Amino acid sequence: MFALVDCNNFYASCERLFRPELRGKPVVVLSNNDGCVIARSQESKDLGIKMGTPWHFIQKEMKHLGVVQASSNYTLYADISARVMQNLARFTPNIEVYSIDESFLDLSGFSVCKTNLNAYGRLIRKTVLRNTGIPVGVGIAPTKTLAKIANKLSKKSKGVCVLNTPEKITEALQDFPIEDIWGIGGASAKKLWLKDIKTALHLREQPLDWVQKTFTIQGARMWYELHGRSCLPLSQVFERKKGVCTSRAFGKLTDNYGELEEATTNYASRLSEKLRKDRSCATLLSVRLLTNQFRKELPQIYPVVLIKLPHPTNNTLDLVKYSLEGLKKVYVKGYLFLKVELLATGLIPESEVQLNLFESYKGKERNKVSEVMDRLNLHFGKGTLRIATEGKTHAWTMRRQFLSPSFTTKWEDIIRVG
DNA sequence: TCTGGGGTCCTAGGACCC
DNA sequence: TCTGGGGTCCTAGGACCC
Repeated sequence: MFALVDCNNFYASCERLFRPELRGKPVVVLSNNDGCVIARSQESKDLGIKMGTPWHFIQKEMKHLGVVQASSNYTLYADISARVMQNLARFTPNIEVYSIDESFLDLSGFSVCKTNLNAYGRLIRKTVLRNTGIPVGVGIAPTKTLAKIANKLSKKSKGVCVLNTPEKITEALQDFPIEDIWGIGGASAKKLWLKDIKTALHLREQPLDWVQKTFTIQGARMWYELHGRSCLPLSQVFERKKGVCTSRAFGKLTDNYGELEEATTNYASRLSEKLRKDRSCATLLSVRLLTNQFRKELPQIYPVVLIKLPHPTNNTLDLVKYSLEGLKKVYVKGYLFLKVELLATGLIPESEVQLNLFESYKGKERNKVSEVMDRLNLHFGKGTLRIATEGKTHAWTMRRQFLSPSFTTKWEDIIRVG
């Protein structure tokens, strides 16, 4: 048996955590640059606010209705997430942290006592809520796909839903919309609707070879999982990422090369920090510039260059240098750019970097510089020590007009009591 | 004025190898 | 008449996830 535990309206719940005055009020969390709605409290959902709506389309009207807006504060969410996951890990030795707000728990061995699963689910909910203040939903079923479905259904049944018999599973699938199944996106849903297949049960009744032919091996796995045969194991081992990406829209469009250089330096620094955190080194780096695709009246261009790094690296000085070289190659005059995207691939473990006997590489010294930067920035705050080409004006930084305090990760933002 | 930022897996097709 | 049979690696693109 698997349990899927997921946090309700996670980002919105985090925003409310230390601001009790927001309880019961509609809250929305916005994407970078305060662009789109990416999380909604229940009250906001009830107002009909859709996921992904550009905020400026509806902002006026929503403010009128008393909706509270928040810029996304990932530092806060990541810290609260870690607390939730720590609590979940107390319930089983085998847990897969699937995303920032959900985890799969392996409950095999618990399945013998059927009546207990419901109680166990309730205990998980109660514990996480008491220890972190975050409400969660629990879905329990014999496969991950079914646990996902149970989790969705749990929102309508006091936060816990257990599907542990064939009858209960069939009943749940009967009314479950095809497009809500884990692994069915827009394109697949369309194909199924055209064949008049609208529920999970109806999909499960289709012949396996048709499902496999239409939706490849992933569709076949889904089919088995819907039948209660587990094909997607819990993955607990740490797996090195295949790519690390830093890509962020600027606060405004720009054709100023100096500003692009500053932004690129900043993004390359962030990229190398991420690589060091994962103890990975990159062998390939791609640099891309992008114009604003929504401004149809402006000329569009998305030039990219792939750089083979002469030596696997994760240090800031190297990556800034090669990123700026890449920028020079892709930059063209006459366009307004919205975004620069840096993608590091061909990742290998830091510990397996081979030294080249014939190459005079100043890796060690440069790595030391990065280590010192990390230490200082951890101690004195982000950006304390940075590369000079990052500049001081930061005209390109994103808009975050409604940013909440980092209540749990920044000394000056910690709440005072009494 | 304003439209996110990260990832994963799978397939097809081309180039190349023996 | 008749033109092998197995591989690998790489890239691009599609679809999906949160």
